[in-house]
Amino acid sequence: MYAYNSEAFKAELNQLGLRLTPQREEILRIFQQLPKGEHLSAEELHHKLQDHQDKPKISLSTVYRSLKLMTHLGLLRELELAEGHKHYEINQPYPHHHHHLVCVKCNKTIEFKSDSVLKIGVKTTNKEGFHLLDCQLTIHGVCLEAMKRGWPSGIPEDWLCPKAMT
Amino acid sequence: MYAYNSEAFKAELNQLGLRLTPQREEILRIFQQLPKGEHLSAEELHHKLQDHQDKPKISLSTVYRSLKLMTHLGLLRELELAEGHKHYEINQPYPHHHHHLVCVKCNKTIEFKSDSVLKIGVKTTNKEGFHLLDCQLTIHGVCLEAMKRGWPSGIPEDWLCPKAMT
DNA sequence: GTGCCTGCAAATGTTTTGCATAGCT
DNA sequence: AGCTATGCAAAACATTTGCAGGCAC
Repeated sequence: MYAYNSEAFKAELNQLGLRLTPQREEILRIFQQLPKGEHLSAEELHHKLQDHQDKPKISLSTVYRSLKLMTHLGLLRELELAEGHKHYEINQPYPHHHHHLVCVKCNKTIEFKSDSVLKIGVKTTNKEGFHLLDCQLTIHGVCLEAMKRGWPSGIPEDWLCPKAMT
Repeated sequence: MYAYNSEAFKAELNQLGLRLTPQREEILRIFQQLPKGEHLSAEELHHKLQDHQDKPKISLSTVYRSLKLMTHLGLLRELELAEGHKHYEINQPYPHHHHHLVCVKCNKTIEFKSDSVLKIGVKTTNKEGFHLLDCQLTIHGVCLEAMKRGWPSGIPEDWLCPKAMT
């Protein structure tokens, strides 16, 4: 869990016998420039990469391969929120490290910080002899607005029974 | 986040205008009888449901629909570990509530408990006005054995570069 | 020059959906 | 009867993979 730049990324890749390609460098750049709180799906990242005329076009396969690699290096974190597909964001070190609260009905997502969670993560990985890559608390719930909007419980808005389709 | 039984499940369903069917009841039973620490994918659950000759056969669609419903009720929790597909387990109340530490290289999974994480979950949902359904801390890392087994870093064992295929 | 990396297209695997039938209440 | 739930098969969707050519080291 470090803040990465191109050189550090290259060094780490080379140490493994892997290479820093323009594609990998560009993907890192996109994530570094992403506004705080945003995260991208593979598809969204791929689309963002097509915008730059002067930059190399990057195929969806490479996007997937790079996301997997960078996640396993601890450079990115893979988020499993409520959108139906994975999202990725750069893995920020303390004190920017954060967690997510997600409404299962409307998918509203709120970020929050917690030093204690990170401490628990470090303590647990040390105890078990793991090398820590990422540590994320995900809370699922129903937000106030979604509850007010009609259902007495946690039934999702896209739930397919007739009552939901009126 | 309660311990559920059939009656409580039926009551909650009826309150929403939904029904307790034999299929839903059977799925709940499977999860209740699942050994501590085990969790099932949709496919695995479906397979387990075919074992009982006297019980109704349950289609895969129904399995998916039920898992979605029960997760949104807070009865099950959806786990996103490293296996490539979602797993489900019954949502245990305090003090059985637990979290997961996962090795991204070999998929080894260790459960651990933490009262403080649950407290943070409750505090955060209260503050934001959410109704809490589930609260899970997932830590990703590389375990000692996986590190010893050869790679100097977090590259996954199924990583597809030639070096990994020797 | 070696062998990792990419792009393409096809394949894979999971999850969702439309529709007709069955079954609670 | 009215409405929800199921089963089936097809569809949709995200992600992975084999292979030939390209390129970082």
